[in-house]
Amino acid sequence: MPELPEVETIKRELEKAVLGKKITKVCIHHARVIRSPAPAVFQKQLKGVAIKKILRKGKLLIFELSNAKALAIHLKMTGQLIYPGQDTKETRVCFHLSNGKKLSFNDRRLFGELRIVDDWRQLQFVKGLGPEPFEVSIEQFKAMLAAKKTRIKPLLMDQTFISGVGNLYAAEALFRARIDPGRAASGLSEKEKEALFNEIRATLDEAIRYKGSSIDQYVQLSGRPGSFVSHHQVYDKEGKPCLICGTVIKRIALGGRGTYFCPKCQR
DNA sequence: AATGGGACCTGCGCGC
DNA sequence: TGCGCGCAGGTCCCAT
Repeated sequence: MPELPEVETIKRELEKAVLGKKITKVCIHHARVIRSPAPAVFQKQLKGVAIKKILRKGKLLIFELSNAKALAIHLKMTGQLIYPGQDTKETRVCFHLSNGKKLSFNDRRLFGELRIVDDWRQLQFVKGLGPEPFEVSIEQFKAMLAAKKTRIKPLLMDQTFISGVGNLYAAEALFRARIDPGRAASGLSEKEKEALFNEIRATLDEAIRYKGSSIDQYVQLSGRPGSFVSHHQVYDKEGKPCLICGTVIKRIALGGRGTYFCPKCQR
């Protein structure tokens, strides 16, 4: 669900919608999503504070605040940020802003995490993140793969290896690069590594242009769906014909995750 | 080091 | 119609 393109879409919209605005009040409808500090402190620390900068690191969203602290938001699987928001039964936290509108954090499954920190760079999660696909050269990418014997698809989803790619875009990029998701990373040819590098970037770029993939819970900040789903070639297409060769798309489990691929095109 | 499994959760779609 | 169940997948944690 929310992977790099989805979080980037929300980040860009947030910059247009809430940057510079002041938080006047925070309502907590379900405290489970507040990971730190304690809910009452969380509310107090945000009251009267302005949103000075909005960043994204991998799938993590960060608001830098006028009180020198930062609000870090991870949407995990089903988190949504909606603006302007209205409370629904899935609204867990809402931020009242100085213009009278609300920014809502909705999360059906309560996996999402909000935390206020002094320095987001010191978060363990952030420290562990690998580079984003756009932050490495082809040479670096090749060297990173050469050092790994593990299967390529779980590796692409490993945020400490590269950050931002999840189950959906790993599957799509591997299809476009014609690589079997179960192949050993170090066993890819130079050509395959180059194709994969290019296709990861191209897939993420395109997905951002279409404002993400709205399957399950993801929507843009406005609440509208992203439209990249119609460009998916394998994800969630088990039993459907491959768009290249007509072979039936298969679904297997890899690293405990549903993995879609064309057994003929991907070798 | 690599891999598998479970945990965290809810709601959906399935089979009966 | 309704019930129980498997399943979705981001991240962490533990076991092998």
